[in-house]
Amino acid sequence: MAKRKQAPGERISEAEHAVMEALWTENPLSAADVCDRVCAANDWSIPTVKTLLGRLVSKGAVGTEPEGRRFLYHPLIERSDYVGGESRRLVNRLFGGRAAPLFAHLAENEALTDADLEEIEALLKEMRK
Amino acid sequence: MAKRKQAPGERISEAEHAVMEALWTENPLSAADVCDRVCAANDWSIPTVKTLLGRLVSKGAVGTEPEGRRFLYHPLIERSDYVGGESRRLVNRLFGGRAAPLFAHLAENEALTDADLEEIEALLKEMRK
DNA sequence: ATTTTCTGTTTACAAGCGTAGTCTTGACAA
DNA sequence: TTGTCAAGACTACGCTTGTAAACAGAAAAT
Repeated sequence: MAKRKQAPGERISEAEHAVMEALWTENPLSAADVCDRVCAANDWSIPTVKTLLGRLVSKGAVGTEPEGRRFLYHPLIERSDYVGGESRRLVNRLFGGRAAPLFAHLAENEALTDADLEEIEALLKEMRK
Repeated sequence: MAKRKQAPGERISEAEHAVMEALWTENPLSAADVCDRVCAANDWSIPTVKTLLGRLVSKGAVGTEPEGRRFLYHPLIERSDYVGGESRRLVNRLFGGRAAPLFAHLAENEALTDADLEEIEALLKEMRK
């Protein structure tokens, strides 16, 4: 039984994702801690963060452990799984599952910096071995 | 004044996107025509397609021209604009705007076929000139 | 021991989305 | 000419999302 990459129907919304990022960067965090890192940037108030955390918990994306009177939250899914899933979704939906057209697109629209190009080239070289 | 890439706040939802794909593949099409190409795959009924078309029209993403008693629909935004926008959104949200990490991710997860690799390599070579 | 202060839970609510039924009108066939 | 049918317009409705307030319980402070 391979480990579950992401709960089946439970998608993570964009706002929830912002919270996940905070937890991926550093965890465990209390609700207030999370707010400290995301509220300003997103113009949210604490209740909003609490709601998002609650939803993430019920979706099984974050777990809690009691610490004194409060809860500490920590991610239950890997960032790489989430990111991978979202990337693949996009590639599937927009490019029929092929990654090359996506790359071509980014290239055409100058969405690739020189650094990107070099990095990708290096990666390619590496994979080729 | 560059031509407007996509209406400001008017995002195209996933279901709407399926309709757009049909119209990008072939246009103009009547609502029934669209249904012919997308209803089966998505398990939709004609009313659903009509609703989606209506929403797309009000969002300014598709235009209509009367043909006899019916309307023919055709896209008003370019597929490449949409695709580019969505791609960039993802890259921004998940990879801080850098495309290389996305590429690395796809590579790691074997989401890249050999054909993809070759194609990308070719593109790279081309861009380098 | 009582009040204050956190923190989590519950409830709220408008907008967007997926999905679809009903209404209306005009063309076409009989 | 009138009934039928097809097409668009309008309406509906439950679910998710973004955003947040109200409530409850417990710990801390006084």
